[in-house]
Amino acid sequence: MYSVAVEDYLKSLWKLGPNNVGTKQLADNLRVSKASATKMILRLAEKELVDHIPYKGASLTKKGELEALSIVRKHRLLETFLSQTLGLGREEIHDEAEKLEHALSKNLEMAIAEYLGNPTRDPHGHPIPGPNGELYNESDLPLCDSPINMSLTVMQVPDDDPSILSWLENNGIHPGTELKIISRDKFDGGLNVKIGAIKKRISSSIASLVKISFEVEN
Amino acid sequence: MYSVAVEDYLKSLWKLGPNNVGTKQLADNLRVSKASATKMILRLAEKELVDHIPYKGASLTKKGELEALSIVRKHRLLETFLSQTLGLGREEIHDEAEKLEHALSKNLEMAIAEYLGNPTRDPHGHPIPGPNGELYNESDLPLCDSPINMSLTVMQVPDDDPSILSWLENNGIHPGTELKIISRDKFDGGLNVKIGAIKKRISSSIASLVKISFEVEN
DNA sequence: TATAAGGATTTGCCAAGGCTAACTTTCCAA
DNA sequence: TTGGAAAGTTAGCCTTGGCAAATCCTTATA
Ligand SMILES: [Mn+2]
Ligand SMILES: [Mn+2]
Ligand SMILES: [Mn+2]
Ligand SMILES: [Mn+2]
Repeated sequence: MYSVAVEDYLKSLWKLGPNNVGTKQLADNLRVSKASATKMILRLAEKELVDHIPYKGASLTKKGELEALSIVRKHRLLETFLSQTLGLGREEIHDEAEKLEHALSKNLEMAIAEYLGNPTRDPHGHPIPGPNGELYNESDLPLCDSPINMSLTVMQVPDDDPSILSWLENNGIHPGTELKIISRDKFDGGLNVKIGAIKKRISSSIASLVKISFEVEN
Repeated sequence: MYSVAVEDYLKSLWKLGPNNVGTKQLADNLRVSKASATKMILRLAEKELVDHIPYKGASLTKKGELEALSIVRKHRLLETFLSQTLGLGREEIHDEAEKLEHALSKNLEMAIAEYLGNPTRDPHGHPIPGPNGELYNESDLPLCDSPINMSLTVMQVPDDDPSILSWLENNGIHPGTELKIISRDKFDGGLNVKIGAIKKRISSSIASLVKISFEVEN
């Protein structure tokens, strides 16, 4: 239906949203010039996928949001499928899904969802929108501002930086990992955590990308 | 590396080749105007993917042929993968692979080939080129001009027409099926065949699309 | 051998998506 | 209150890959 470019813009707008996403922000996210982003925003507004207030920003319309969620669903189902069938690691799947998501028919999407048992999270722990854009599992909290000395379960890790992902993997941090924050460094916000019996230090920049919950969900 | 359009042109040139593929033939195959095909041929010649003799036709260069074979490999591996994992039928997989083939990285291609045990045929029985363009299994013969009263094994069925494929499927004709030609109709070339104990009639147009061998290969 | 049909190319158009350079708007800090 | 930096837009250009219409070449047939 829509082009690869349009789909990627919608996905970025969704990720950066919900409201008044700036042209520069969008351009940077897609590694494109500001001029290109402006022009595309005008085209998206033409198609009623975004509302655009000049010099203020762009916001997805309901139509645009549903379209974005459909791409996100395909992306995350593909990541899950590649991980499940081929055994690809969490750090390998994002870039592949980024391309395949635009070539996945509704039929194949359904077949994959069925095959996987309609999962609600991908291998990074990210929630997978339902076939009509429903989103659950939005209650996970950033590790960086979680309470000390409580038993926490890692729920989400970032998906788009293989080096961060490899570091996390090598340190046994992934969805399902249980840990406890021992102390929080003053000034730099780094965390000292205990995973099982082992103590680790997690920098604040990484801690802000990891999401946890207090109880394991079913 | 190359765009979706370039890859599809190369694949068509390979299918219609090897030599002096006509502009109209190519245009019809890709459902594009003659003018578009001419222009693309010029661009492909520029990139040294084809040799072009004006008013005579276009032929893939070695470079172009390898590129085409790489896409064909991806296409057929994807068909096999979708059939294997998701259980999609022979009539469902072609159109999906047609789009996914352009979004498949070398890495993913290798992972899939590995997962499938490096198959040499796809679910339609079409040979899968090796990672360097090697092609085997080219000795299968069209059913339409096979000898009468010999035990034949179906090796290949067409892949791009779901209705033909469904008819074949419903009549138990697919790679592996054993059959014998009882008689050949005069004039229209239709075949009367026996599959197990059952007699069927196969029109000449379909018989020309099915390939067989005399002995089952390993 | 002449001619017409069909194949091939050329010309001129279009939209999508990129870019740089120049200009405009916004808004913060002095 | 205002000057300038940063954000946003506009203008002008480019490539890719489409199209229709006009024209050119080849070839089979009369
Ligand atoms: Mn993408
Ligand atoms: Mn993910
Ligand atoms: Mn294709
Ligand atoms: Mn096939």
